[in-house]
Amino acid sequence: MEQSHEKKSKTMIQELKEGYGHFFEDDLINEIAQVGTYKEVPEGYKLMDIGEYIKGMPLLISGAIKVLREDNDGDELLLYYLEKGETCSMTLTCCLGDSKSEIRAIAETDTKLIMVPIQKMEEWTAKYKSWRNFVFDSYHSRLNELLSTLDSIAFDKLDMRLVNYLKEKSRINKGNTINNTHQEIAYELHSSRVVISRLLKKLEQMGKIALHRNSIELLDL
Amino acid sequence: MEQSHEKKSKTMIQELKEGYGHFFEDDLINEIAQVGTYKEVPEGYKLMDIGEYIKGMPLLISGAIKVLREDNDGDELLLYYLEKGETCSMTLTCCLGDSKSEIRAIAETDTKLIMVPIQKMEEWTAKYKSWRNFVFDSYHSRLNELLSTLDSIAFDKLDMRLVNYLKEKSRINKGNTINNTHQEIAYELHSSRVVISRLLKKLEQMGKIALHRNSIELLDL
DNA sequence: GACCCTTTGTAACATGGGTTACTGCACAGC
DNA sequence: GCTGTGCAGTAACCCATGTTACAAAGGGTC
Repeated sequence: MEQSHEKKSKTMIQELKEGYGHFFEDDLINEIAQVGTYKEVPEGYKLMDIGEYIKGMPLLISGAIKVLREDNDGDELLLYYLEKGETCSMTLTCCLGDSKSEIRAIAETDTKLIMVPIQKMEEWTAKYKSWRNFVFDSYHSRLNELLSTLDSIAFDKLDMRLVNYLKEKSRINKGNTINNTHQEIAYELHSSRVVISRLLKKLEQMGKIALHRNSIELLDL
Repeated sequence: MEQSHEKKSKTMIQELKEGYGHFFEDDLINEIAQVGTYKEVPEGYKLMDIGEYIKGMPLLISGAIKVLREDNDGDELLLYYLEKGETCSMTLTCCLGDSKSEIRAIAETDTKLIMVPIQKMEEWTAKYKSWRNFVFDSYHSRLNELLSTLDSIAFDKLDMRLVNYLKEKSRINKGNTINNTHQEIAYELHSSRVVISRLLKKLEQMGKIALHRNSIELLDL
């Protein structure tokens, strides 16, 4: 038991150094390793849902998490992805306000992460400059991503949003094949299956993608 | 000269205590008063534009500021308003990243504010718990407002967005008459004049508003 | 092979909202 | 008064997107 805890801690420190070594000093990394919980979750795992209270703050080690918004009728909309070295500012936000989550978070791929209890937030913010910077950087990135999501909804047409969606998805999944049905894509873009099928067909006819059952191959986007 | 500076400082401290006394301890308020610049700007004054570098951080004393986003074609979109006791997290964001503004900020009404040099940011964040809380709260509010703006664009139809716009505007301007042309409203909602006129007419026929030249009177929204 | 379920393709239609164009009206300046 | 200018009302039209409905294709199970 003691042995396994020792082993786990070492691994966590290694993972932390790898993903966060350029942000955090050793002292902070050690603290994180002491109070953090290492977690591996499979693709599709729901990490957080709307209305839930936040228990901890996730630090991503590998994989990706998609963050979604939902309206009263259950319609979804993809906001952005979180990747290695990032955290969820919604969580940060909620820690202080002690409020419920405004978003849903689902593992996009198999994901490794470290959960940090929210009580440490305030403490580290006072103690470590690097933590403060990390938190502010994180807010910065998330605000900007939210802005660009908003841009694309307000200013772009659906065909362009779809193209960007496909590009982003292939980047996140590190491959040029996307394993989703048209229905799933429609959900995330808050559109309807028929419309997405129509636009995908058009992209195929332009030679930009190849359509297969349950998957889409990006050729020349 | 010395006398006038003395007077100005006193006024600023009073204003600060009134607007921020429940956030900040006296030490911090004194520091703010020492390095901050008091500013009064008229309605319509452009405080910040897209692409500009940020010189300081605004603390609102009275009035309201509207924050806008613009796409490449010059199309605008209203994001949210800032009011008394609030600051612009976009600014916070930019201070650290040392990056350009992503938004435009225009005084919605005559506005009083205090500009704080951005160098103090980091210092105060380490030194004052109340400042940290204020900054995080501010991020929190702004993120949530951005989310609800995004919701309304993604999920609401234009007529509903217009109604919400009118309500919000009357709240901000503390009166049930809105002094804007249909064209101006169209810009802020990223629509066109004809469409806004059409919808406003419909609202008038439903008895919810009364239309006049250059102004709209809210009756029963 | 026969059956079933999911996914995809396609046609026909509805609608919200953007565009163009023209008219009438209010007010300012003369 | 007359005239110009900007604002608002309205009609006709177009297009992107959403909706409904149904057919066809793929793949698994028996």
